[in-house]
Order: sequence, then structure tokens, then C-alpha cells
Amino acid sequence: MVSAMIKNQISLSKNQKIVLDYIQKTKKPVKAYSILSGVKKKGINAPPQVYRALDKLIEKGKIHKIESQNSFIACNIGDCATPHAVAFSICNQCEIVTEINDQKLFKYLSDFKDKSGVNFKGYNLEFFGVCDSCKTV
Amino acid sequence: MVSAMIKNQISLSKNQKIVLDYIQKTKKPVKAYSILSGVKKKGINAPPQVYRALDKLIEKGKIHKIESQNSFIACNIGDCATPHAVAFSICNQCEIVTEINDQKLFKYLSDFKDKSGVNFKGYNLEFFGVCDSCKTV
DNA sequence: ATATTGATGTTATATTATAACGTAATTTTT
DNA sequence: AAAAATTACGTTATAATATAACATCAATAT
Repeated sequence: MVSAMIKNQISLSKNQKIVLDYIQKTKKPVKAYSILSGVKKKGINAPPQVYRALDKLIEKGKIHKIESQNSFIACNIGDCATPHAVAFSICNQCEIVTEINDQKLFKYLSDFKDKSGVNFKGYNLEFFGVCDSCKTV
Repeated sequence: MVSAMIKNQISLSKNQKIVLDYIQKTKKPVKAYSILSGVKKKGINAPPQVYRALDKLIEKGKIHKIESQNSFIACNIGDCATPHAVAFSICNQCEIVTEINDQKLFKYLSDFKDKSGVNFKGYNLEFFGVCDSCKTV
């Protein structure tokens, strides 16, 4: 019973924890090579170690990749159940990225069918604009 | 009068035409370095020439970048009036990308406001799934 | 005509990401 | 518990993507 519960929890390897820790500490999305320099003291020495951890963390819904920036942010919707159906707002000025958590939007996009009737498995949506803080400056 | 009309048309430089021609010939999105090798015989020799043309073509609504693939496709909505409000469907198997032209979707996304009330200037939406042709194989 | 802007050509280099190999740890199956 | 299978690790090298910087040329605006 207990072991079953533990199994259902998503477990992270040593390097995955180190990389996730680092990403969660930052507010802005971080780039792979920034992560690398940030975790060198923890014993991670080379790009493949970072990229492997990133891949797994994405699979496990712990982080997301911001495709237009080649950068990575922690998931802010708990453990993202749908790591491949995500939406973000990106400020063109300060480049802060916020994960959008809007059920109506999610439903609209999940239900969307193209002209051929294909219903998609996932989506990546990035909104661009100027955030409130930048607007009032 | 005539000159005014000509001015309003979007004009392309020599290299921009060469690069656009090449992209329009392909069905799948193409990568920058594929373009480069494809247009070497036309006298384009180095990456910056390609990337500069790509940047301008995007500005002018002639092509779009598929962010999740670092690849480029011709706009199939005539001259895209809104080069920064685009949606695509991407087949995970054959990697064919189709630009989605759906007024309802566009309106929904353009009208979308996040929790802070920010109304965005543009968006990039990539749907993932398996296209009809791949499904029936 | 001349100042400004946009485009070109070139070299070099920065940034992002993966291949390939061997080893170690962990989990699953028997 | 031993064997097999899977997952993770560490390392070196290199591939793929993108831009900086500089000199020159063309076009257009004032």
C-alpha cells in the first residue's frame, strides 16, 4: 500500500533534483547553459547532464520549455498533469513569462478541431505583449 | 498615384526573394541551414545572409517560424496581415506543418485577457497530434 | 547633393543541443 | 536472491542554430 503510493509519486533522480531546484529558484525562465553554470558546484559538469535532466523534467510535468526563447521555467500548476498542453504570457519588454492557468482556455483549445476534423493531443501557446509592470513605467 | 500603389505593396530585396522562393517550393518547414545549402548556387554564401532575409520575411508576413522546430514555412494566408498572431498544426509523425486559418480561433485568442486583464498583442500557437494521412497508415 | 536608411558580403564566433561511449545504480522479472 | 532490463551518470567531442562586427554598396528622403 505505502509502496504503491510512493510509486505513484513522481520520483526524481539526483541530477533532476539539482536542475529542478535551480530552475525553481529563478523567476524568469532560464537557459540551459545558465543552469549549467549555476549547478557546476553541485557536480554537474557537462551539457548532456543538464539536457538529460531537462528532458525528463519536461516529461514529468515539472518544467516547461518556452520555445520562442529556448528557455525553461518551473511548472506553476502543481505537477502539471498535461505537460504538452500549456499556455504562457510573455512580456516583450522584461521577458518575464507566466504560465496561464485558465480552464476555459484549456477546454477551448483541447476541443479545437481543424478543418479535417483532427483533434489534437497537445498544444503550446505563447502570448506576447507588455506586462502591467512594464506598461506603467 | 501609381507610385503610391507600388509603395504600398510589400517589396522584397534580392536575397529576400531568393530565400522566399526556396521556402515556397517546399511542403515541409525548412531549416535555415537547409535553405543556405539550397540557395548557394544563387550566390548566397553565409548564414547571416539567410538569417537576415528570414527576419525581414517574417516582419513582412511572408513566412513564419515554427518555434518548436526552428524551421520556417511560407505563409499560406496570402500576405499574413498579422505575422505575430499565428496558429499551426504539427504532425508528430511526419512533421508536416499546416497553418490554421480559423477566424473563430483568431478572435478567441485575440480577445483573450489574462487574470491581470492584460490583452496581448500577438500569439504563437502550435497544436500537436497525428495528421489524417499518418493515422490511416 | 548629401544625409540617412536598408541591404549586401564576409569572417569569425557565440549559443543551443546531441552523438557516442563506457560505467554505475535501480527496478523488474524470474 | 540472481539475472535481466531499464534508467541514470560522467565524459569527450562535435553538430546545429544563430549572431556580432565590420566594410561596402544601393535606395530614398530632406
